[in-house]
Amino acid sequence: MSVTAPPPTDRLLTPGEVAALFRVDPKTVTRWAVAGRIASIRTPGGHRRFRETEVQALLRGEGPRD
Amino acid sequence: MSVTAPPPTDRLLTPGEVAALFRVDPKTVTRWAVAGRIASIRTPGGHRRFRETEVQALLRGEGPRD
DNA sequence: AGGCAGTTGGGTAATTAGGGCA
DNA sequence: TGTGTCCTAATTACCCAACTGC
Repeated sequence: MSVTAPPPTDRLLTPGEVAALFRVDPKTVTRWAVAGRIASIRTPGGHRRFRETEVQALLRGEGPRD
Repeated sequence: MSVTAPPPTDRLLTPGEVAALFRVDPKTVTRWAVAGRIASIRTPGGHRRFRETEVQALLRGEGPRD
């Protein structure tokens, strides 16, 4: 148990942010969300947001294999 | 703004980009990645991305070993 | 109050992945 | 051993118009 919860980078990134990190098109990031390959949070307006932790894991090659 | 300022030193290149730099087929670049001769990052879709720094080093003839 | 950048959606073309062969 | 080319399937990139976020 530890109350020293380190500030997890739970920042929410926009499709453009994630796209820049993966060197892909923002539209492609949206496809990943639709395909369920990455968790996505929808704003009341319908826009998607992604958790930086999730993106970091994906960049590390870590991910729900299959 | 705040676009997570992606350092130009860690930009990712597509197989086609790397292939053009080496004047080889993208297929050959893929083989290098499979052979572990160059670090590769996989997109959730399965495509590969290469670090520009890694490519630059290779272009300099700086091989891991001879 | 309006404005701009970014995102959404669908559709089509280009690129990439993988295996096998020369 | 290494690279190029063949194939099919999957993924990605760019086109448009309209909406959201700040």
